[in-house]
Amino acid sequence: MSPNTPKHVDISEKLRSEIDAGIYEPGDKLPSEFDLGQRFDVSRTTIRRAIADLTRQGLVTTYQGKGCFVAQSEKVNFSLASPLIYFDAELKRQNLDGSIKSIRFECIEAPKDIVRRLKLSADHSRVYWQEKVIYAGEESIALDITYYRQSIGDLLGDQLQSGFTYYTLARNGFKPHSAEVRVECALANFQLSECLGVPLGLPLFVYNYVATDQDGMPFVCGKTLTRSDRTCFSVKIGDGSVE
Amino acid sequence: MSPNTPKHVDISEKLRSEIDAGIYEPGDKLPSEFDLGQRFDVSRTTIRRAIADLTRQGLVTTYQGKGCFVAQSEKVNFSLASPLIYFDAELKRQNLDGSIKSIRFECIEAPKDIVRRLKLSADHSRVYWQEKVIYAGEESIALDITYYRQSIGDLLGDQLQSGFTYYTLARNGFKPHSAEVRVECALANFQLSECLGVPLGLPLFVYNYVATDQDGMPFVCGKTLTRSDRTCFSVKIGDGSVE
DNA sequence: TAGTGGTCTAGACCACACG
DNA sequence: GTGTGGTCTAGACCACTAC
Repeated sequence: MSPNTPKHVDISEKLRSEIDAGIYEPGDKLPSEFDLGQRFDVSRTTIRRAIADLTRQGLVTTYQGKGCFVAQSEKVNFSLASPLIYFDAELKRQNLDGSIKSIRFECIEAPKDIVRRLKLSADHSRVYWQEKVIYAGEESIALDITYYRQSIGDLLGDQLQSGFTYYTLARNGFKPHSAEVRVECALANFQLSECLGVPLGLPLFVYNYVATDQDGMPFVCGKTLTRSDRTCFSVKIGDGSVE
Repeated sequence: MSPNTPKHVDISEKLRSEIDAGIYEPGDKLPSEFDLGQRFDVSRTTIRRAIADLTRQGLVTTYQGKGCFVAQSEKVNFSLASPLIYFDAELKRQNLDGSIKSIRFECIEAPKDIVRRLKLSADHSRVYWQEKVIYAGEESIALDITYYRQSIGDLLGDQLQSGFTYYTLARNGFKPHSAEVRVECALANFQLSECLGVPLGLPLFVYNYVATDQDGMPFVCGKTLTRSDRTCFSVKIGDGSVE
């Protein structure tokens, strides 16, 4: 081990290499924090620091009272060539069983940034605000926060609360013509970690989007927070068109 | 929301709200860990845990011996409509002063995954391997790891080590016709954190790309690790170019 | 020299899982 | 009840920065 690296770094790198090498396989339980402390001859605090790093990187998952287990997660790949309201279509394309849990659907006075993004006028500044958790199989993948123009929410409220956004909109003639997307990164705060069932501090992709109809009018916008340990984004550039 | 949030969460959320509210402005120094411990009536360990969360989220930066300061970060926005070897062009478009520091340039036997991505044949499996740090102004933005086909490295070695990839390639007739891109997320390990001068565990975008010439032959691939606290990615979908 | 953050220890109490 | 991870404390030593 390097002379000047902190112990917790040496330890997390060592554990990572052992996981990579297959000494611990996906699903395996790691030794307890106490035992690891004995093995590396350090305090439990130092072991916990090392394991926290691995947890944030999605390599291991800890369960209180049970132990620390090696995670295995193939990442779900989302194409950036279509707005993320096609989430369901993307999941299906990868043979994953997508489902949603709607946790909020209400008509509110739009916040300022939403007024701007949806190009609302002062006298029509109410929107429907939906929040839902998206699952692939049993596991949560994302938290989606969507703002619909009021007319859409009035019309499609029931359907939007029970099904995926894209199918509902498309079935009713709302097909996006274009979309603007911006991808950032954030860390799960306490609220998000509880909502998604992920560790505090897990990195999340923040996928911001505004979808526009054929007349250039934005009709839906929002952001989707996806677990970075379970998702990635891809795009093909050039060839005359974005694919 | 939850009845019993950990103290370190309460504290980091409180500090975050004070930063958001402008009580601490960008560049301001936070009270010392000792003083914060007195204010919140907790141990220094708990304060450090709270500050570590803020650090990873890019809200504050700590300097040993000096203190903890509120960071200011406007994010650099990269378009996903062009391969990231256009990094320099993107920086210029945003009036940023881009520069590079080449830290490795050598001809090596290509690793297996590079053989595959560049579609190399068994008897022409050597590539040039370049690593460089990219700066916007004084601040490091990204670590770029690029693999060139041997013929390109032989021809353009000197230029590639001193300038940005895109201009060098374009000036010599190597214009990418298409590119495949995949964006993931990783956390800075010890080596990366030292190389980029960022805190251990800072989230990074991992931008993987393969660029192909007009004959469909890949000629350069690699990955760019960009600081997620300083960069984001955007793309415009549709407007006729996509189904 | 004094103050700051970086690391680490030893030990405590709690909540949860399992037999 | 025993073992596990989750949280927190009090204190130590070090390296770096400023004066």
